[in-house]
Amino acid sequence: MGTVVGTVDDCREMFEGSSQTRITPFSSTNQIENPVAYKLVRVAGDGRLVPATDEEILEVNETDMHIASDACQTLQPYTDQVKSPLEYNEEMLQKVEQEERLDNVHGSQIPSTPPDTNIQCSNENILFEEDQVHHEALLQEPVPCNINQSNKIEPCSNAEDSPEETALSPAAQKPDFSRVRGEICLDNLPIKALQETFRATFGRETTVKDKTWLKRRIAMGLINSCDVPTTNLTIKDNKLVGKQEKSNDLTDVVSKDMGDEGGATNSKDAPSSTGHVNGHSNASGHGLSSHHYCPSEDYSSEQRAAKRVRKPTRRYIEELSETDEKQQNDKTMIPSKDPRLSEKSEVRSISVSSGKRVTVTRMVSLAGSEIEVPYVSHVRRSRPRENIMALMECHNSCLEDKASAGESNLNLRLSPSQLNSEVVNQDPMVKSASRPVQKEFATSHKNHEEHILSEVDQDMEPEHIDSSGNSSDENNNNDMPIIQGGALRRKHHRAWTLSEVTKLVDGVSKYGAGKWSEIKKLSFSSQSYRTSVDLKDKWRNLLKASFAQSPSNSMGSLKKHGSMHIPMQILVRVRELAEKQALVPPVSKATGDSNRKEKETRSDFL
DNA sequence: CTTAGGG
DNA sequence: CCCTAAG
Repeated sequence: MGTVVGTVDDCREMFEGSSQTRITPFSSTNQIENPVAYKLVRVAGDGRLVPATDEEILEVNETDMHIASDACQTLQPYTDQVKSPLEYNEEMLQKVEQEERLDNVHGSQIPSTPPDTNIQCSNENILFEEDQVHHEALLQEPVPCNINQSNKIEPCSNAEDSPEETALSPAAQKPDFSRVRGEICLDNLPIKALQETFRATFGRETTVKDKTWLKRRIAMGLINSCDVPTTNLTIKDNKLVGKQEKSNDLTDVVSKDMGDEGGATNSKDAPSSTGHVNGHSNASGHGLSSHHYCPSEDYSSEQRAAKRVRKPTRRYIEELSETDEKQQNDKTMIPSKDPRLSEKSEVRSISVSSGKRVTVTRMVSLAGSEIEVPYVSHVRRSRPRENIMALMECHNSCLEDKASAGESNLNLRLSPSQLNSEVVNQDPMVKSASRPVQKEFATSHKNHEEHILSEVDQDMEPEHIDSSGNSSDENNNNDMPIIQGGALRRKHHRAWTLSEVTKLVDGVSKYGAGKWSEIKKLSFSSQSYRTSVDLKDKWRNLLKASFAQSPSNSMGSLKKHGSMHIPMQILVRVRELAEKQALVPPVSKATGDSNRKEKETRSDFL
């Protein structure tokens, strides 16, 4: 491609034995627009230079030259991490010196980054696509995750224009891409991960569990610190393959987006992040924050906005849709088109990116220009009927989900895979499959919605996707939050297992019927689903069953119904308890004698 | 928020 | 299971 210029020589010394990939500036006369490009060169163990592949080459605009140096800079930390070849560093530093501020950033940031982050990093598959350029290098050398982390974070925060990013990203021309990924990363990160990130970023621990807050902080911190060059490399040998694949996917997506509009991508990003935010803070934020934007979001939006019409954030879109549904006319914010949004917009593209995350976008004309926005379906997923309620329901369910998720999370470890939307996305599908009942809305729509929704939930719901959950009982605390993708869907029906019933009965016997919350706490702590109401309902049913059965006695237990056969023993027990309960509660009120009397009577009767 | 009941 | 009224 061009003449290799640069510090390659230095490099070779640096990396003992192992070959290293470096970025070296070279002038490419060929380039029309981009006079300068960086070429990756791998240094073989013997010191030979091996030309980088096409993929490895990055082109940079003149204006972005300085960025290039950033890239170099980026390397520095990297090398440092690896072998800490001082010589090399010096070289790099000299080059970089010009980039004073950047330098500073690195200095501060790297040290602060705790090694622990590795774990986190490893979990994240999505983050690193950008690094594909460096894969070679990465593969060869196991690098501490610090870099990764910075990487991961960075994209999120600086999303917008940071030049370095552009330079670094595999496809220089697709700056948005990296940004997108960044967004995703943050969004997907579990709270724990976010906390880690926070720690890495600020050098201090945080106990805050609010995702939104964490994300904001992190984003802000990154921005403030200037944009740390993301360039770094990714590190996981194991994941390289996966990464690449993902990156490819992403690339595709990006290219798609790019094709549509340069700006489109941007808008897309911002909204998505927003959406996530919504999801998290749903309870409080959703309705309220009509005009509220996330700082990071704002930031990015603003910057991008400069050139193109600012795209509506997802939140905004949601609002619009709400409005639409309500049929309200007032478009306080943007006069453009509420109603049209839903009607006219067409699903532009459905892209499957890393993980299995599905992104659906649609074109919306706003302020005269078309923009691509995440497609948010207004269609109610389940129960099409309840029009008015739909909205409400949605919110409620979100809340519920959130709550449950939280609960379950406490019980469980964070699953490493959580981050993968894959898991989440599959979840809904699995469920729907297992649950014939809801196939009614079989339209393609449904799927999309599900995916989208699931995305929202996924953050909080690392849970396992246990199949129907009924197979295992109590012991395996598998509490699968019923949440699943469909925000509004009613709780997935969960058959009561024998063990559950038993526990319930025990609980009732111990704490008395009516102490559902107690029972739930003590006997069903592991099962986050089963709410006190559920317990109550179940008990009610048991009661009914027990009495229904008693008359015919022997026959009763044999229910032909699909419902599980409740062992007679249990039913009997239930009955007994029921009687007892009926009497006992009054105890306070009635005299012991009377109670006892009643009880006896009943038993006799029975 | 927890219960109790009806749907 | 969901929803809602009550305490």
